[in-house]
Amino acid sequence: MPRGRGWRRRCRAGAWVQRISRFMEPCLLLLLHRGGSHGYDLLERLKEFGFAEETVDSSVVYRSLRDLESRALVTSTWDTEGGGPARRVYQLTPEGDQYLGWWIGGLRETRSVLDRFLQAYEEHMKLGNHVPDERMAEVDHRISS
Amino acid sequence: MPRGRGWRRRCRAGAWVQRISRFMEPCLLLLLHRGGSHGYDLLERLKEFGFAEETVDSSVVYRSLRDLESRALVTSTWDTEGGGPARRVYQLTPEGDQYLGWWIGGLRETRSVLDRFLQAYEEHMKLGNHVPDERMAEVDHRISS
DNA sequence: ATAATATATGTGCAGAATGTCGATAACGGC
DNA sequence: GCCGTTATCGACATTCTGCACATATATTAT
Repeated sequence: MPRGRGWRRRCRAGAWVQRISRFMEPCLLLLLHRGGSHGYDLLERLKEFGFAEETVDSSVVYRSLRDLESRALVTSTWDTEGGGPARRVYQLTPEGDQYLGWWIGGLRETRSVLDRFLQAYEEHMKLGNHVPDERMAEVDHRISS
Repeated sequence: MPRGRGWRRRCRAGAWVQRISRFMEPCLLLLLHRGGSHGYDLLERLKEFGFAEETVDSSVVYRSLRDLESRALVTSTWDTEGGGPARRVYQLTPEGDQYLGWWIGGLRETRSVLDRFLQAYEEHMKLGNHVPDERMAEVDHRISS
C-alpha cells in the first residue's frame, strides 16, 4: 500500500499489489506436491501462480524453503549430479502435505471473505453512491500535479 | 502461519487465518463511504466483513484510521454531543474514494490469483495425487501425540 | 588463460506490518 | 467515591518483506 502524500506515486507495476500474507508458502508446497525440486527451479515455476518475474525475490524463496525445512514440512538433499553448482532438492513430507491442506482451507475462507467484500462494494455502488463528478475531476487534477 | 515444531498447536480459532495484507483498510474505507463514523462504531461494523470480535484489536482500528488521516484519505472532527467520551468522527475524502477504487482493483486481481491457485490445487488432486493412506495415518498419529 | 555469464544458494539489514498490553478519560448508575 | 461501559491512543515486541550483497561452480566467449 502506497504511503506518504500522493499515494499514486508508489503504485509501481507489480509492487504493492494487494496480496495474501505468506502466499508463497502454499505455492511452494503445491509445486513440491507435484514432485521434488530445488529452489532455483521453483523460483521459475512460481510464475504459474502470478508471481511476476520482476516481483519475486530469490532470497524470499530460499528463506521460505529453509523455514519449511526447519518445521519438518519438507526435507532436502544435495544433488551434485549434472553441471553447475550443487542444488538442494526439496521433498514434501506427509506433515507438509497436511500443512498444505490447512493452507487450502484457510485460502478458501479468505476467498469467501474477499467475495463478500467485493459484493458489498458492488452492491453499495449500484445504488448510485458515487462521488459527484465535479469533485472527482478536482481530485484528478490535484493527484496528477 | 503457525511456527515452531508441531504447527497445529498454534492454529488457534480465528488466529492465523490466511489473510489479505492490510485488509482492514479497504473495509474501513467502504464503511466510511456509506457515511461518516467513529472508530468504536467501525470496530463493531467490521464484523460484517468477517473480522471476528475476538480477533480485532481496537488499537489496530484506531491506528489504521489515523494512518489514513495522515495521508489525507479521511478527515476527522470531534463529536462531543451525547453522553460518554468524545468521539473522533471520520469522513472519507475524494482522495480516499479514489484510493478505495484502487484497492478494489487490486483485490479483484488478488481474487483471480487466489482462484487460479485453488483451481490448480483441485486439478492436481483430482488426478489422484494423494499421499498414501498408510503414510497419512502415520502422520496423524505423530501429530496428535 | 581469463573474463563474462548463467546457475544456484544463501546472509544481513532496514523498514513495514501486525500483535499485545496497558494508559487515559468521560459519563452514568450505585 | 467506585465501577462498568464507551472511546481513543501510545509503547513495545515480533513478524514479514524487499533490497543489497556475498559466495561458489560450471559453461561459454575472447
